[in-house]
Order: sequence, then structure tokens, then C-alpha cells
Amino acid sequence: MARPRTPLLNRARIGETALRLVDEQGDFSVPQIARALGVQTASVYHHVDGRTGVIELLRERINDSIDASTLDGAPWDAALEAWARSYRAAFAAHPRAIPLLAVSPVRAPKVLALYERASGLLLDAGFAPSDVIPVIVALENVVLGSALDLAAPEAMWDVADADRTPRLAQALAATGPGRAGLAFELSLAGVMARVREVQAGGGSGLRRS
Amino acid sequence: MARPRTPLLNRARIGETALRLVDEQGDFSVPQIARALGVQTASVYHHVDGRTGVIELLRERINDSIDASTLDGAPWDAALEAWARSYRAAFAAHPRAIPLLAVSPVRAPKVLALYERASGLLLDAGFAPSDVIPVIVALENVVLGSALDLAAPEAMWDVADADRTPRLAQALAATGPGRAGLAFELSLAGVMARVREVQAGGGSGLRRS
DNA sequence: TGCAAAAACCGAAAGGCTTTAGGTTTCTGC
DNA sequence: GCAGAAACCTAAAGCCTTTCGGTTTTTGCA
Repeated sequence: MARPRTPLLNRARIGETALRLVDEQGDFSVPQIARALGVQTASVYHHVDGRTGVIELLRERINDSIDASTLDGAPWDAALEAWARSYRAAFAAHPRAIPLLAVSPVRAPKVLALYERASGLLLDAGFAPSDVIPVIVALENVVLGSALDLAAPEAMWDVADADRTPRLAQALAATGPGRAGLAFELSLAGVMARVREVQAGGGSGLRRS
Repeated sequence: MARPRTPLLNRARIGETALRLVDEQGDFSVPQIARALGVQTASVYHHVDGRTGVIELLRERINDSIDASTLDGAPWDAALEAWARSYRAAFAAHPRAIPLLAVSPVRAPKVLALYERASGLLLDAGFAPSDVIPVIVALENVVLGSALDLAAPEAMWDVADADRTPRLAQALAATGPGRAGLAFELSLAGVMARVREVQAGGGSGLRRS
């Protein structure tokens, strides 16, 4: 009833539970976590900095499943592309977490470490320093946009009926499964091609184009 | 104290207030809207279907500022690109609303009408029907990903310090303002180039690549 | 014209969430 | 051996969402 002989809580268990709740219902609350772990709400606050802290835990968990080693590969463009794929796969595994992560700022050092490696990769590849961040952000946009698409899926397209939106219905009928993946591959291929052009151009390839 | 001689509330005033609150603080609550309009909380529920209804109001407002006429232009690729730009501009004007809109699917007929026009544009341009949806989704991913980036607090990048993340810090220092816009232009240019390839290829250009 | 029904707002309340403050017990370091 | 930290609890303040009856004014229609 006070301090237990063996601890009931730890950050890992809290993060695990929160992620499960988010996967199941698209959101979480501190009382829900506490109930799932058989503990009072206030106890959770001893291990985590409130709701924001739990979100940070989610970010770490998802981020840990990104294969950072891809960034060590060569050539640089294959490495970057593999990183983007791994990045997306990590988010695609928990699409409902994305809206949560989008609003709160990144504080996890591990996440910053990823950006650090990506920056190093691009600088070593000869990118102008002023082009590095835009390139990273562009890739990130594609990854997150595609992941966001996974978060609010089919319902949106189901509304289309052949009477009011015939062309859309025609296009939808011809679309096979895995449209989200196809769209991601299209975007990724396009952006990577453009990124290669920027690198080949040297200097600040972006502002010139 | 009961029914006023002239109505105090209407959907437009509620939507306007909600959007202002979202722009200012990144979120809204029904009581906040009520207070801003000098009304009791319960009164708002007479005009709008709760919190969800207010979010739908936000979506309508933002969608209305998309310039749909761009899709009527020619050539098709310029029209599509202009649409993407207008699409992004609409969201960029209220970036903090994106996480709110991202979770619930679109049901507004006006939005579907946009997709209908885009589908027609692509079909008329000779795209294989099975390629139309992936192309639209790919563009949308870039637009929403980039808009989401605008919602993310700048603080995210401020955390980088030169000791632990030197290359990232170097890249950040060299980055001018408007990194978000630069990244969007990069993504858009890349995706549009790839989309042109798909069209030129005919058939199902996507699966072949 | 009369009057029932609808519209617009208010008061109150249930139930949930976030967070803090202050207790009690157990463990740890010295 | 003991002070202090750690882990959990009870309690409570203050917010939010939503619903359920009021009260008054307007409107539709007979």
C-alpha cells in the first residue's frame, strides 16, 4: 500500500503500455496506463514527466526501431534511401502515433543522433552545408506524409460514389492494393532523383534551380 | 437570459473563433470558444456537433481556401503542380490545425470534388487508371508532410548543440530562413519529374520501374 | 389571430483527464 | 543504525466533453 518490495513501474513498461493503447485506440491517457498496470494514476508521474513525457517515450520506442546503420552504408544515396525506407517502416508500424508526435517537439537525444549522422553523410558526400537541412527535411516530409496517410486510411476514399465522382471512382476501381506503398515509392524515387541532381550541381544547388 | 432577440451564435462565428484559437495556441476547447463569444458552453452544442463538429468546421474553412481552379489549367503537369502549391498554401496558413485534421477522415463533398477533378485531369493526360490514385496520394503526401513540418515547433531544431551534434549544428548554421519552403520545392520538383516519367511510359508505369 | 412547435440560450451536473501536494512504507548509502 | 531517497498512495483542484432539463422568443400554420 506504500512502497512495494519490488517496483511495479518503470519507464519501459509505461512506454510499452502507452504504445499499445495508441495502436488500439489512437490515443492514450495517464489514468488508462495506470489502470492497465494496476497502479494509481499519480504513481506514473514518478517515472515520467506527465503526458508529454509519455509521448517522448513513444517517440523513443518508434525511433529505436529505425535501422540507423543504413546511414553508414555506401554509396551515400543508397544509404539515404535505405534510411528513408527504414524510417517509414518504423512509423508505418504505429501510424496512429504520428499525430501525437507531430505536435510536441523532439527532445530525445537519440533522435538528434540520427539527424547528426544524416548530416554527416550528406556533408561528406559533398553537399553544400546550406542544402543539407532542406534535403533531410524533404525526405522527412515524404516519410511523414506517407505515414500520416496510413494513419487515416481507406474511409476517406470509400465515400466516393460513381455518380458524383465518376473519374475518381474509375481510378479507385483500377487501383490495386498497397496504394500507400506505391505512392511512397513514387515520392521517394522522385525526391532521391532530385537530391542527386542537387549534389551533382555542387554549391547551393537548391537556390539556383 | 434565455433566447436572445438576435442570435448570438452561428456556425461561421464558431468556426472563425476555433480557427483563431488553433492558430494562437495549437488547440481549442468548446468552453474556450464559448468564452470568446460571451456565451455559455452548452450553447455551442446547439449549433455544432460537439468537438468533432468544430473540427469539421475547421476543415471546411481551410479547404475553401484551396484554389481548385488551378486543376482546369493546361498543360496537365503545370495544373497539377499549381494545385499542389495551392493545397499546401492553404494548410501552411494554419499549420497547427493539421494534427487536428489528420486524425479524422475527410467527408466534405467539396474535398472529394477536388479529387474528382484531379483524377479527370490525369486520366485525360493519358495516365493508366491504376496509376492515378498513387500519383495523387504521392503528391498529397508531400503536401501534408511539408505542412506538418510547419506545425512542428522550431524548437525541435534548436536543441542541437555543437558539442554533441557538430555536423547537424554546422548544417543548421548554414541553413537560411525558409527551410520548410525549400524542402517542399525540392520534394515537389522531384515528385513531379517522376510523375512525368510515369505518364510518358504509359501503361502501368509504376509497377514497371 | 391563436397557439403549438422549434430555436437559442442558460444552469447544473456527471464523468473523464492532467497535475500537484502531502502522506506512508521500503530501500540504500554512509 | 539511520537519514534520505524512492515508490506508491489518497486527495483534491481545475480543466474538458457532453447531456439533460429549464426559459424565453420566434415561427409556422390552421
